[in-house]
Amino acid sequence: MYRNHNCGELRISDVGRDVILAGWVQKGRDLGGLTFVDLRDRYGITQLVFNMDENAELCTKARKLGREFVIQIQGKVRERSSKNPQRSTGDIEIEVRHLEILNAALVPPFTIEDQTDGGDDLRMKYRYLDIRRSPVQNNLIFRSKLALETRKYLDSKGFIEIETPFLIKSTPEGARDFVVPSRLNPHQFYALPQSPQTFKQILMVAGMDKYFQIVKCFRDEDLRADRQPEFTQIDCEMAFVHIDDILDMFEGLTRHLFKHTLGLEFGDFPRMSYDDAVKYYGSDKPDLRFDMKFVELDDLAKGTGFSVFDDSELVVGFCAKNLAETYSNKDLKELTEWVQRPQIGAKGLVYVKYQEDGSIKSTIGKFFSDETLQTWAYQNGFAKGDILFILSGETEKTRKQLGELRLEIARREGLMKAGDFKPLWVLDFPLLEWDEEAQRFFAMHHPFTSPKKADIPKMMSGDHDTMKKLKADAYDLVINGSEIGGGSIRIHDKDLQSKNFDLLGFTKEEAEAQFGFLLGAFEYGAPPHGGIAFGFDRLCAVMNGQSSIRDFIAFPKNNQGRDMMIDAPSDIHPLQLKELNIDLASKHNK
RNA sequence: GGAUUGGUAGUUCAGUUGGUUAGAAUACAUGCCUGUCACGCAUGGGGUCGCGGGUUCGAGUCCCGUCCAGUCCGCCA
Repeated sequence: MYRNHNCGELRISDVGRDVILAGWVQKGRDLGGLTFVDLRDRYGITQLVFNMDENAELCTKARKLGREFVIQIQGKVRERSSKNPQRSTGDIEIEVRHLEILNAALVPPFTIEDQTDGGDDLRMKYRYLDIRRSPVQNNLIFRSKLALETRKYLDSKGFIEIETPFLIKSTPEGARDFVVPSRLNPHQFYALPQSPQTFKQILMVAGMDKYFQIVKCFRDEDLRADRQPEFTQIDCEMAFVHIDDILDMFEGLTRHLFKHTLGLEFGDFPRMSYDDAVKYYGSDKPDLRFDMKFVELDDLAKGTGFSVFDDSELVVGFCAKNLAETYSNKDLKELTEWVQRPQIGAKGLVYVKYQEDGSIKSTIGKFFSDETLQTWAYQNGFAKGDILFILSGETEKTRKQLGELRLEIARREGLMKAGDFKPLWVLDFPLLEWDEEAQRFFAMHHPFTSPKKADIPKMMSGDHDTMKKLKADAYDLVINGSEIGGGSIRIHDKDLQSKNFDLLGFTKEEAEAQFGFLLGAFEYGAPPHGGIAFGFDRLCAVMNGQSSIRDFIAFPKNNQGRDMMIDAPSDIHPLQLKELNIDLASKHNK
C-alpha cells in the first residue's frame, strides 16, 4: 500500500491514528534539532515532523530531502503545539517513523507554488511541474466538474451524446482547415473538423432529435489568449424547435452550470438585437457589467459649421460617470493617443467635461458655446462630474472604435469585476456579410443558417442592398463581453439551402461536390432543426474571471501553435512521407 | 501579413548620459539553530547581458539585421 490517506484530509479528530502518506516534498524547514517537511499532493499539504532527539538517523535523512522528491512516510498523527490556521490540516502533523524516498528530483526550474516565479514559456515546457500547482489543478478540476454538470443537465433533458468523426472533408468556407494526408488514398487529404456542424444536422435528419457532444474542434488560424488551434465545444442540436425553444433550453443549461459550480443563480437573460448591440455598444458582444451606453449626437452636433462633425456619417458618444475630476488633461491626451493607435485607428477624441462647478471644458469649446454643450449634457442625462467622450466618422468604424474606448475606460476604472456575471442573448444577426476584397457575400454565421422567415422572399428576389439587410435566425450567448455560445436555426429545405449556396457564390457543381451529402439528406425528410455550440474552454475561463483559456487546457499551444513540452509540430521521417506520397522537395530547394 | 512590449544569475527583475570587477530578491549549496509553516542567521557558488554584424578609445546600454516569447490588429463561417 502506498498510502491510506491523502495529504489534505487529516484533522484533529485523527490524532493518534497510524497513517501512511505519499506525495511530493513541497518544502523543508530545518530548525537544527527539529525538521519540518511539507508533504503535498493534489488534496493538500500535511506537515511532517522529524526530531533529532527521538530519531537522529531519520531526522538526518529528512534534512537531505530536496524539493519535489517523491516520498512515502509512515507515522502517527499528533496535535501540533503551534497550529497553523491558514491550512486545513494545520492542527495536526505527522510524527514520522519510516521515510522512504520513492524518487529523487532535480531542483525544479521554477517554484511549485501558487504564486510561481515561472514565466509562461517555462511553465509550458515543464507543464507537468506547472500542473502540480494548485491554481492550475483547480482550473482542471473546475473544467472536469463543468463537463460533468453539462452531461448531467443535457442527459436530464433527453439529449444523447454522439461522437462524430475527426477525419472529414475539407471545405473552403470558414476557417482554414488542418489537413491530414491519406496513405490509402494517395494525394488526398482529410480535414479535421472546425465543428461537427454538418454531422449534427445529418443526425437530425436521422431522427436523433436531441444531440450533444463535448468535442474537440480544430481551426488553423492565428492564436490569441482566448483562441487555440484545438479547442473544445459543447455542441448541441435539436429538431422540431423554434428559436425560443433553443434559447430556453440553453439558458437553462447556463443557469445549471453556474448554480452547480459557482453557486450563482440568475434571472431571465436579457435579449438584445444585433443591430441594437452594435448601435449602443459598438460590438456584437457587449459587456453589460457597466453602462456607458452610446448616445447618437447627430441632431445636436451636425449642421453647425464644425466640419469634422458635419462631414461625418455619425457622431456618437457615451457618458463616463464621475470621471471629470479624475481624468486630467494629461490622462485625456494619453487616452486620445490610445484611440489613435493603429489597432483602434480613430483620428482623434472629442471630450466634453461637465465639471463639478457646472462649467464645461471641452476639446470643441472653440466651436461650440458652453450653453450648447450644456444642452448636450442636459439632453443626454449627464450629471456634473461626468465626461462625454465623442467620436465621429464612418458609421461602422466609429461605433467599433467607440466600443473599444468603452472597454478601455472600463478596464482603467476597474469596472470589469471578476465574480460579476452579465449574460446576454444577442439575436437577429445578419445572414450575410459583404466582403469588399473578395467581392462576394460570406455567411455571417455559417452557410447552413436559416434566414428569418419573413426575409426568405426577399432572399429569393432581392438585389445587393436587400441581401445586406437580410436577417438570420442566429443568436449568440454573450457573458461579460465574451462570446460563449453561438447558434442558429438551420435551413432544412433543399431549395433554400441551394439558394443560400448560390448567394455565397458556390456554383451548383461546387455545392454538390462539397455538401451534396447534406443536400441529399434534405431530400429524405429533414425536420426543422437548430442548435448551438458553447466554447467550453472560454466558458471555463469566463466563469473564473480570467481572460486566457490556456490555464484551463492541460496542454495548450503557444502563440506560434507549438506545443513547447513535446516540441510539436516537428519534422517527420522521410519513410513516413514516402508512404504518404508527399514530396517535400520544395522545402529543401529553398 | 502588420503594430507593440520584452529577452541580463536556475527563476523573477533592476541596471542612470555609453565608462572601474554587471547588481537585488528568490532558488541552490554549506554551517548554526527544538515549534517552524514566506522560519531565522552566516557564508558561498552561480552570467556567451538571446544571436550576428556595425558605430566607438570603450557597448548590457546606441544603430542595423535576425531569432524567441507575450499582447493586439488582420484572420477566426
